[in-house]
Amino acid sequence: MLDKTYQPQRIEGDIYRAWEEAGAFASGRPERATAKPFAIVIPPPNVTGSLHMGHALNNTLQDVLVRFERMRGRDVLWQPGTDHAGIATQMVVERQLMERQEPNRRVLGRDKFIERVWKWKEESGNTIVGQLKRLGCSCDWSRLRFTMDEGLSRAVRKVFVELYRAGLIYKDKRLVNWDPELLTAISDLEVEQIETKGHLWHLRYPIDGRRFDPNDASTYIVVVTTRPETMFGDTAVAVHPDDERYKHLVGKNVILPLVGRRIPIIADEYSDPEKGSGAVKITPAHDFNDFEVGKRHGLPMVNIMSPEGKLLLDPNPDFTRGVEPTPALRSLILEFNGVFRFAARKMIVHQLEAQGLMEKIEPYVHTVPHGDRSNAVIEPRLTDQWYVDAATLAKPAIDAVKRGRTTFVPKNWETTYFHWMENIQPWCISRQLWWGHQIPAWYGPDGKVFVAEDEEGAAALAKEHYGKAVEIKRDEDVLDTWFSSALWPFSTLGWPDKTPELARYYPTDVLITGFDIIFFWVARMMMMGLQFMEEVPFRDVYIHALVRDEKGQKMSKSKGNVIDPLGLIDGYGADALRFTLAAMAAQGRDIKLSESRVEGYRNFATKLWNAARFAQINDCVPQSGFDPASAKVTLNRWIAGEAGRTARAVTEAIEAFRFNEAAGAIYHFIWHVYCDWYLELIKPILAGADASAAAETRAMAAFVLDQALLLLHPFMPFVTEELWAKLANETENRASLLMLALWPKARGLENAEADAEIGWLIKLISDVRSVRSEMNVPAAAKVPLVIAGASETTRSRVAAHGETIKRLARLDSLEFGRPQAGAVQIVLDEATLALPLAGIIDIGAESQRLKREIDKVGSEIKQLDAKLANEKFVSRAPEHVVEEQRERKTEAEATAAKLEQALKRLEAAL
RNA sequence: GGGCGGUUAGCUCAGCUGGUAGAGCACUGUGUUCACAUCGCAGGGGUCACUGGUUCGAGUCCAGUACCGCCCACCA
Repeated sequence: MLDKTYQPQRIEGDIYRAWEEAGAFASGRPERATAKPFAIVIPPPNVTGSLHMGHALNNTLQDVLVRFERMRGRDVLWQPGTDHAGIATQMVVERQLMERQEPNRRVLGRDKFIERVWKWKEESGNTIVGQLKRLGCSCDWSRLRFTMDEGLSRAVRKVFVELYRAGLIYKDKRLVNWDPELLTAISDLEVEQIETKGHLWHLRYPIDGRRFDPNDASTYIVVVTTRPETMFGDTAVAVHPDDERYKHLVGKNVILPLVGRRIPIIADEYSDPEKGSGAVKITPAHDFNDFEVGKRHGLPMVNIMSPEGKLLLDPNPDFTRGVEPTPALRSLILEFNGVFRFAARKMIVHQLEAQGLMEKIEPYVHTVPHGDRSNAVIEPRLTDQWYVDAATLAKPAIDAVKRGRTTFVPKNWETTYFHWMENIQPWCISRQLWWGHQIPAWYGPDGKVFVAEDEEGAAALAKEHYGKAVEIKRDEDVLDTWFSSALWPFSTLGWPDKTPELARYYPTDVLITGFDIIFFWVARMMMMGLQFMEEVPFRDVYIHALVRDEKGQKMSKSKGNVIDPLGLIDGYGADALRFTLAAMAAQGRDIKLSESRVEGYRNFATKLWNAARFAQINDCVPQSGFDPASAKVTLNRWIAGEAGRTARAVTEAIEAFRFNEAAGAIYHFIWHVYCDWYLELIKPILAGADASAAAETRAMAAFVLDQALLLLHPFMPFVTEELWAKLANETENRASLLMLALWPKARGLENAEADAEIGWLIKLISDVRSVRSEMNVPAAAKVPLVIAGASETTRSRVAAHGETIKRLARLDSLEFGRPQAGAVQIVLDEATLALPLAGIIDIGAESQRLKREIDKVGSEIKQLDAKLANEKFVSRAPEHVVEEQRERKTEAEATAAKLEQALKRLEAAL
């Protein structure tokens, strides 16, 4: 016998183990060898991470799809794995070393440090896997992959080498986004623009050959900057070629303040006369726009900063070249060398002010680039880095979406995808980190680069080049984490080997992910998939929203508003959490999660549990060979139809990725159709004298409950699996798991007659209950009911359902006749129901109630009249709409007439 | 500057192709031994942001306005 309430904590672990022991998650099961495959690759979580609400949503949706397709008979592969997450993981381990007061990374050295990260990975790498299991994820764990596995690393090397040979990967010296805290380059995507309060500094640059006089504007040119500390790297001042104010100065020089370097005034369209003074200092080594200007004009690139963001003036030939080593300069170097950039800014501003070189300072709000991981202000820095020619790879990836070979759901994300892909910039893939895939490039003694999959290969290339064996040295850098993630859909399937899995499951069917990684990940998988597999990596991309807290705030540790999914699982069960997330996953909307919602769905699980308990108590056991289409009892024919309708609704909704609709449909069916009505309505039959009707009803109740368990299973796998096992016929042990059972087919079980009859029954009971409540008839009181004006249909329905009506409407008698004076009257179709409550109820109140009803129907009739009197409506609206309105009017008028009669009768009693 | 989304019941949100506004929570009243108080029954609550247009008919389509949010680019 089932317990009174469902206690998820007690069974979830056991059920998950049972699934695993049965090998139920495995792809490529022999009996499905000829089945159509269905494949999803998991967005690999960080190997050292732990489950947050975003994971919970993402993986719930995947599991819903995967379980659904598995039940539909497909050979399902849900490919799991984890990501090495370069910077993030390296940071975690470095912080750990610091907290434990152990030697830091530099002291440890590269090999020891990496060893340390691997150890940490082994220790904590399966935390997230365990957490996904708690959520109920049915991944094929036997195929778990890690981006730094040997196999996947081989794929990375091969891709790098092939792209290099195709000219799609190259090394270049240019400005990159440099993170002075992490001491690595990062890609454009890892830079966050943050609005910051700063200043506009208007600096006076003295014109060469004129004696600087702060009171004489013709002796200097004003340049405006937000970053005065970069001035030591200035190599020109630019003005617009058409700017009349400065035309006469073009070709002349200015003397760079403090430094004394002579730099030219040049004309370049980049300079905007509307902005600032119209003259702009050009610092090619420290600003992306200036870099371009510098290239156009052949300006020297003077890098004046160290990787850490300190001014680097000596030893720095860039800086000292061509400048008189005056005592002033020497003292400048002494003063500024090694000073951090923001301290240097203050000092420079101070000195310029002292020398009358500061025209003015304005407060200014502008966006400043920050590293998304370190939160440090990013420094554009001139370095050698490896780049992917993304623009070339993007072309087929754009085309594939344009031609519908891959479809985004919701569709409007395609706009975002196109916009980014069409403006894509070279992708900087080298990182000055230790944790990651080391770049497969080696250098000869003269710095010549040799790219090969391994050292032997590179050595061979070098030997060929130099004509003799030479010592080669490996590139120290590692690749951007997303480089390996981009290969995920095929590297996990065994590429570059031609494995059976690769042939069977690629391209995958659908990718489920959040919009925040469309650029980082989805776009790059598209590019790499098309380049190396010559086929898109997935047919559909379902983009889900962000999970926010109940106030709509993004969850973050610093805000302290993080809701821990594991806490919710502990409190309410995994099923409740999953159902909540699925039910709230309407397309294109953020999810504001509140605990009360989870609680509500926990209650839903309990409700289902108790329905099953009812079935158990009443011997409603699944009958093998039971055919729902053979049902004779109207109630059973009706519920079979409802179940079929629900199966269709759930199926269609999941197919269209409308998870919330699917969840809503099954919720409504179980609670408000099966429990609220069907189980209540069958009680008299189960207790009644008609043994065959009772037997059929027991079978149907069990059958429909099974249907409900099947339909609910993708959303609530644990409780449904448990009930499936518990409800099995004791003699006929239900050997198979629910998760491997077949999905219900929406067979043609609907029956219009049964629907009409049970619809009438429900309406009658509801109406009587409503009136009782309104008239304050005590719940325990049983009253008689007299039906007047009943048609043959109504008479036979009453005969069939009399006991049920009496029970659910709390009646002590039910007969046909004439309404008594002072009775409460209800109009139902052609009949009038009378509750002879004279003496119990207030006739005045009842008269008021009837008048309100009459008014309501009256205004409806008025509306319909107006519509039908409208020539244009009748002539232009479709026939069936007009007909519907006419019918409605006829019915309303009939009801109105009966209500009037009822009122007359009532008033006669006064 | 470019793009996307939102504005519907007290709260959180559904409402797909235009045809009588829905759910959950909260609220009010009530409680009939026998599935369930993590429950039952009954109920109150909405000029669908605003303005105009298309249409016989608009929460739904179109244009604009206001406010909110996000993304991309740029900012001397």
